[in-house]
Amino acid sequence: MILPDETLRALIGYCLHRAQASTNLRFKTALAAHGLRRTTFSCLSLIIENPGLKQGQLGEALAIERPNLVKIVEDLTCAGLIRRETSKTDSRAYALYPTDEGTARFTEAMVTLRMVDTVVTEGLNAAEVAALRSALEKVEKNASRISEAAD
Amino acid sequence: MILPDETLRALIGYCLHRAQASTNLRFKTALAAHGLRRTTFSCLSLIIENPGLKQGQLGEALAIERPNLVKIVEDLTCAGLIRRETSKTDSRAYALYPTDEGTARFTEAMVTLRMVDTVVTEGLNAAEVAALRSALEKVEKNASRISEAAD
DNA sequence: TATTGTTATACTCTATAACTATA
DNA sequence: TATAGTTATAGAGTATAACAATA
Repeated sequence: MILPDETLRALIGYCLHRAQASTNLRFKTALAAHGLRRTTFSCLSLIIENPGLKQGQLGEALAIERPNLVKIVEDLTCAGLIRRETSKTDSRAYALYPTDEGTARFTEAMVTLRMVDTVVTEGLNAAEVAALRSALEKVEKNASRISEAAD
Repeated sequence: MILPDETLRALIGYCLHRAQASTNLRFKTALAAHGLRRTTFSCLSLIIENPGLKQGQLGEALAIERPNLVKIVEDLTCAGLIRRETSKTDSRAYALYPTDEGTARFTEAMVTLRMVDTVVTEGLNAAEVAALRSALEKVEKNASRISEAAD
């Protein structure tokens, strides 16, 4: 028995929530197989792409508050996936670098995630997936722009 | 200074997460102004659309585990937005109905949310919004279908 | 024996205030 | 005084196991 939720479906915000909740479960399972969570995975990705970056920059890029980064960075460090060096120009800050194991782990996880991505976009052609990505980025910018205005 | 996150942006799952996180903040603020949270709001909507439904059906329709519904239903009841009646055909179950105040509150909140929805979809024409909604529902179904297969 | 709702519990993510050590 | 990272804490959402009452 299926209950109607037409009213909620009219809201893009609700559709976004449902789609994200659904895909998030898949990504979570896929990442867990590699000993990663969504947050540790995305931080690891950014550190690989921007070796030497500081925690503050990491948090800004991923929209993660600084206090919440502490455990994420600690988990990645303890797992041997990144290493921290005190910055030579500013001894308050840490520069974050991937280890070889971190890079390898990320590459493996990425293969799995690309497969998940392929499956969840089944039934959409390349142009439709591109349009979806573009629309999502516009929505994200619109919502964060409002956020700035409200500050 | 903007750090590249091209690798992550290639994943629809990541774009979905970022867009949802961004819009969710807006919806959260909008709902708080009406004394509601995302969960209480969507439950209230479903109860209005399907008066007399049971908690179990509510949870199934909204993908909320039963234990997690207890507080949501309690909050809505204490706020005077819904009422619970023991089902006449099954005294284990409660039938949930909206109160007049609940219906009124929902209508008010919906006006605000539609405005938020309009703003976050700025720059997308009607066809693009429709395509976005359609793509999101396909992705949601694909991901939950995999979920069923994994059970 | 199965189901409805409940309790207890735990984990993740998120958010804010206050602290420390450097700049 | 401002900034980088930290600690402490709290709230919201989500997940599972075990229980009582009822079917």
